[in-house]
Parts: sequence; structure tokens; C-alpha cells
Amino acid sequence: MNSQEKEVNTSLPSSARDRIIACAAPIFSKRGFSGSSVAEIASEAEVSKSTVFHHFATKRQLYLAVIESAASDFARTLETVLEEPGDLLERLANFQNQHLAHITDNAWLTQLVLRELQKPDSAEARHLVEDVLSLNYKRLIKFIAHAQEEKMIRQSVSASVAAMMLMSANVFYFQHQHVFQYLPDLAETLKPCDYAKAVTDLIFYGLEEEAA
Amino acid sequence: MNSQEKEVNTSLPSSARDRIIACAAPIFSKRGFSGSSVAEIASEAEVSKSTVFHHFATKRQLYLAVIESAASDFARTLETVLEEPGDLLERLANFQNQHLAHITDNAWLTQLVLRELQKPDSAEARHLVEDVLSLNYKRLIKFIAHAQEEKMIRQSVSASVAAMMLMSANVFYFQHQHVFQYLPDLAETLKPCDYAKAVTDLIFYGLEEEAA
DNA sequence: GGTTTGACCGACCGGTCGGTCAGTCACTGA
DNA sequence: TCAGTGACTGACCGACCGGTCGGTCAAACC
Repeated sequence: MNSQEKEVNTSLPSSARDRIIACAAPIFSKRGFSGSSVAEIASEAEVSKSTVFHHFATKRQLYLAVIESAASDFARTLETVLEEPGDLLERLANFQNQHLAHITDNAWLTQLVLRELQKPDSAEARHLVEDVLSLNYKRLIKFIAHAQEEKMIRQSVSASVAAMMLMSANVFYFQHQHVFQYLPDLAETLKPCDYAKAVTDLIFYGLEEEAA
Repeated sequence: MNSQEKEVNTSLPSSARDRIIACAAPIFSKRGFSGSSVAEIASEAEVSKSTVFHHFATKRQLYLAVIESAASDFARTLETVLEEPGDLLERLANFQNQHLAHITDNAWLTQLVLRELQKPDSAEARHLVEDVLSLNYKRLIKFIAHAQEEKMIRQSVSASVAAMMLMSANVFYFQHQHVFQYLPDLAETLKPCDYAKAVTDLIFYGLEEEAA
């Protein structure tokens, strides 16, 4: 199943180093650091194990290179979504939708980043947060704070908590979508776009029944 | 898993089998399945490695036993929180607060359960969901649906989405609290109780500025 | 031409892994 | 008294781990 079959699925880089990183990403993402072996990565990248250690001093350094690559690939999009036309709710819903789509489209990288972010002692955590998490988080906060200045969002809400809730809803969806089938009322497929819309609506209007 | 249930509440269980499970839990929780070695678990439980394999056929089965033990320990509390007196918001906030406290107080078990829940191919996922996640989830849904019948919560909100958002906010807090220090506006310690309150307020009242 | 350099590889290393096995020990019921 | 049983162990195994080493080869440089 190895030799020339895999060039079809995704265009593998010609450089051996890049190919190693590209092939290591899904393996680390799926099995974690300890569960992945350098031999398997080398085999997948169609190089010898020695070549891996030629380009990366240790397995750990390969892992860090993969993380870094994932982070830089990840942080680019979603820059202008909140600036697009539409009313407040539409723009929030659009952001939420695209954020979720971005997360699920890059499932390997998301998994990798999230797993690293969960490690309490990760030296890369700060770097990852500032480069990945923080960008969209800051965009949301700025957007919400601006809407508060224009009296379109309640003054008493914390912009940071609101931003976190929007993002956490998407992260939760990504991490647990495959068990939704076991939860009542979610047995039918809960499509990402429906979910994003429902979340945005809920967080915008709240639970409370407004006095008609 | 049945016969001798010696409930040693504080220190290590006297039964070797229980001691192995008790010592394996934090190790599996911290390092994951692949990152943990049977030898280390045995050493921690002060038995020989052979004893571990005397009680559990494989490392995997030990892991499953740990998961099962974690789940059964985990699912018991929070039964009556939503039934306590108070208005709608107070009861929700109380639940959210205690749910978060329960998660952080049982950090090892939470980590274990969450990690297993994230594995897409976990055979234990269904069992875990139904025994752990589902319980609080159902309580929340029932509570919200009941409040909707009494016209205290908007009819158009999806009870399941609302319940998921409340729980996801807490899960997110648990998983990422150690990187909050790198996020703006959260640099000061965000205490769990403050967070739970802010989340509940936000999801109850929503973002929208009500027409005064 | 000769030399250097860097990408790359097969063979190999010490160590650790999950797991096995033969056997010791304490206890039990006949 | 003794056979049976289950808890427990040290010694051991093959497989695999991350990592090293000596070397090949082709392009680059003088």
C-alpha cells in the first residue's frame, strides 16, 4: 500500500524535509507523540528513518516543526470576515460559520494544535496561543467592544467571555461531533452550518423570554 | 468489578487490583495510553509488573477498566442541583458553577474521559457518553424545556444547543485554563466561579442590547 | 581533476516495551 | 495431611523504540 499510491491524495512536497513534515502531521495528529513512531513517518514519507534524523535532531524536534508548520498554516484565514457587510447578527453568524468550517476543514492541524494547547507543561503553548488562538479571539473581542460602543451590545457583557464562548462552542463541536449520535435530540445529523447559526442566535438573543 | 468493593475513601485501596487502577488513572490521564508504561504503573502501585498482567489480560484492558472506574465515579453528582430553590437564572448559574467545580475537582478523571471521547474510533465512546456526558446534558435539556413550557425561556431556542453551549464553556475552561494567562483581558486570574457566572449571565440575557 | 559538502541510506545499537512462564507462598476444604 | 487454588513474583522473551555510524553518491566549488 505504500509506494506510488499516495501521490494521488494530496500533492506531496518534493523536498524530503517538507514531505516528512507533511506526512508526520496526520500521524502525530491521530496517534499523538508517544503513539507515533519515526519509522512509520519515514515509511509514509518514502524516506529512510536515517533521513528523518538527518533533517531533525530528535523525534521531539520533528514534532515541534510539525506544530509550527501547522500553526502558520492555520492562522491566516478569517481576517476580514467580521468586516463584511450585514447587520450585527449576520456578521457574527458568518464568522462563527466560517470559523467552524475552517476548523473542520483543517481537522489534522486543529487536532494537533488543540492537543498541544491542552498539555499543561507545553513550552509551545504560549507561542501557539499568541499565533493561533489569539488572532481570532482578538478579532472577536474588538468586534464586540466596538458594537458595545455603538450601544448595540449590552455594556455588562464581558467581551472576552463572549468571545471565548463562541470559540468554545466550535471547539466542542469539532472535538465531539462523532459522539453526537449518542446524544438525544442530536441523533439526526447536526450540520455545522445549522449548529453555528443556532449558537450565534442563542448567544445573541439569550435564553430569556423577552417581555412582549 | 463486582465482588469486593472495599471503599477506602482517602488512601490507596488495600486490594492490589483496585490499587493498580487507582495508580493507573493519573498516569494514563497525564501521559495518555501510549505514553504510559505498565512497569511504571506497577511500580507506582507497589506490585510487580506480572501482577498487573495477572489481574488484567492486556494493557488495553487495564486502560478500559480505568476508564470504566472513572466514569462510574464521575456520573453520580449534580443530580439535584437544578431542583434547588431560586429563580431561573440562579438555578442555572448554580448548576454551571457546580458542574465546573466538579470537573476541576476531578481533573484526572475528566481528562481521561474527555480524551477517550475525542477518539473518533473509540469503542467506549457510546458507553461513556451515555453514562457520563448524557446525564447532565439530559438534566439541562429537561430543565430548559420545562422553562420553555412555562414561557420563561424563548420558544425558538434549541434546548439541546443551549445545553451543549453551557457544557462546552466549562469543558473549554477546563482544557485551556492554563493558557488563559496568554490571552488579553484574561491575564488576571479568571476564577471558576466568576467564569461560570459570566457564562450563565451571557447565555441567559444574550448579547443584544434590549430596547430601553 | 580533486576536494568538499550535504542529502540520503542500510545496518546496527542499547534500551524499553507489552507480555509470558515457571514457580513460590498462603490459604482452603476434604 | 495434602491436593487444589488464586495472588503474586523474578526472570525472561521477541518486537520495537529512538538514535548512531559508516558509508554512497551527486552536485558544488576550487
